[in-house]
Amino acid sequence: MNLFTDIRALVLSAIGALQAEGTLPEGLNTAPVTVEPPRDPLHGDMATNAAMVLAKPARLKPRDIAEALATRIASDPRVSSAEVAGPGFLNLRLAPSLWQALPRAVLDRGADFGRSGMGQGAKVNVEYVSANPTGPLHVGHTRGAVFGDALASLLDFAGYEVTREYYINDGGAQVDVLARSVYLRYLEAHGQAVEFADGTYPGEYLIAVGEKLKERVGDRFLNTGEQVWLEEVRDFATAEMMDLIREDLAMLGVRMDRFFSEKSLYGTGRIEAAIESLKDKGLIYRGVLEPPKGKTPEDWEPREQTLFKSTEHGDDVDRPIMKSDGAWTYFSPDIAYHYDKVQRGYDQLIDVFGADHGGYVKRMKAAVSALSDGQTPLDVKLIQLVKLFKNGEPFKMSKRAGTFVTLRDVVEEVGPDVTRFVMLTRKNDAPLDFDFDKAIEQSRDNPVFYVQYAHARVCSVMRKAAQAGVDVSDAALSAADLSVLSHEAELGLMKKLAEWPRLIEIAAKGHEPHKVAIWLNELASDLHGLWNRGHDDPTLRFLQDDPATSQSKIALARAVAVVISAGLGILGVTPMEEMR
RNA sequence: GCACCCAUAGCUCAGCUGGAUAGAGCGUCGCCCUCCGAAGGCGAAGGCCUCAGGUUCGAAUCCUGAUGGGUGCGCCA
Repeated sequence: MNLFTDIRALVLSAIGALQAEGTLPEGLNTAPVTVEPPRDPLHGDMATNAAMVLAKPARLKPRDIAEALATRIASDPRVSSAEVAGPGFLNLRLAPSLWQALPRAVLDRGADFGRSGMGQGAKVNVEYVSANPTGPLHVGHTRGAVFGDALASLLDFAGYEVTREYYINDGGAQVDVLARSVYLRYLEAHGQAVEFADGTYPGEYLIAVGEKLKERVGDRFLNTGEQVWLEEVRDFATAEMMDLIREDLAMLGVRMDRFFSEKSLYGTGRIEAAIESLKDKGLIYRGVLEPPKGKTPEDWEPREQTLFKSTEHGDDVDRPIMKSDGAWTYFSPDIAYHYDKVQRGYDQLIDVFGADHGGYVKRMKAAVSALSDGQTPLDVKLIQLVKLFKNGEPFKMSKRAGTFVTLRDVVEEVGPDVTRFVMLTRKNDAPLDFDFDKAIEQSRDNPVFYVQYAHARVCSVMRKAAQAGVDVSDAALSAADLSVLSHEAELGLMKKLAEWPRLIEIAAKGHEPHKVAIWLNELASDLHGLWNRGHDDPTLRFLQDDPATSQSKIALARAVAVVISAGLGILGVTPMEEMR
């Protein structure tokens, strides 16, 4: 149930009627016609721009069209008034009974209220986190993980068939570095003094891995060369790191449908197949790139390389896919990975990257465009930095000093719910300030608390009502008389609830889960507002002397709680029933 | 030098993809606890939406350019 689409259908049918009687010409494009809540509530419940967008093609004055539409639309029983305003807006007021039907609709559909069929079951692949398997996840990864996870849930709620996927970079040189670092820790476990040279990972999290390796292989790798141990240590170490990362993700409540190994692309002909596909399209050639202007590297010299003609698909320069020694560049397995995704039949791909990979977007889009013949859209969401604060003071993070903050640190400090919600209250492309103290502060300016508190308040009222002998089951509340909810503050809250299905579609369409968090904060604010009105006006309180009236009032409160709970569910946050 | 992202109240940020008089929280100022939860509530002040052009009925939103900030730029992933 989406009132906005219902009313839009009403507007369109009115347009059709006007066409039938010859007031409006045939063949008008009605796609730009929108029905939305006006910014100013004085303008009514809904406003349509129909007259203004049709004026030009119909060669009529907007206000004339609006007048004609108004007469038609006003005759519908759902509409209590239709007036023309401003340059040609048509402002509609809806019958209170329409709004009063909302709590019942919410109670009957429960957490599924607002679920949309918009996606029509289209298959979407969301790739996120994809951190190198060389260490624990840090705060930057955390934001990407939360974002990707919430986006996936949002798309699911909007009717898409979603796959959550993690790409393991276990094929490149960095896992060799990891292996060498673990080997040093292994030597250390055997009592040897070791030194961590540049290009190794000195992190202490590898000590335990070194010891575990010792338990496993004993002294078999002592006094041997890399050719003996590198492969085995590499496989062992990356498996250990992935276990660690899986644990980190589990702490946050993030689960993946699939982990895709980069290594599985090597030696299996899969990279070759992807490149071959590009070659068939005439997009692979041998050539020499121009040096970048203005910032030519010291050691620049022209080299002939195997290149992908990504400029054919919107990139700025063609990209090398093979090094001069014949090995693949890092780009090639990525092409093969996305080729695999395209071949798995997804209708849409989404990649969630850190903002430092911004320069990588165009070539990835070019690759997907080429591989799918422009059929599979790829949306790349860049996640900006997280700045950490404690007591308002910036929290310095340095990998070299070993003081980088891990996902585990954050979750252990504030909990998964707070971590997730805070990270979703900002647009993905805006930097985020994360203050440890504010995050757990229980006050108005902490949106996590504010939304949770609204939910807990409703639960509290329901407990009280139940103690007084009032039946507050969803079935009983759904049967309550909702026509008594006629106060402007109550109607306002119902109007807010009516936005939920629409908000889901807007947020899903834009791949913007933060809109859910922002909107939940508004909904909570409206509920708290109504609650506070109860201080001055006892008739607005949820608990009334008369059980039947209590049920009516609580039906509205409960509906709000159901939607908050569903919204938090999309964000992966547990609604609290009590916060004392 | 080039590409991408960003610029909205003193501060931190929303702004429903082009709609009407641009919003919220914090901070500031003034009121308010006998009241279902005062870890709060009500109200006020606060704006050249960085700047300059353009597109159109209409621009914070779209296009061009400028300024300021971030990120990246051929055998590192």
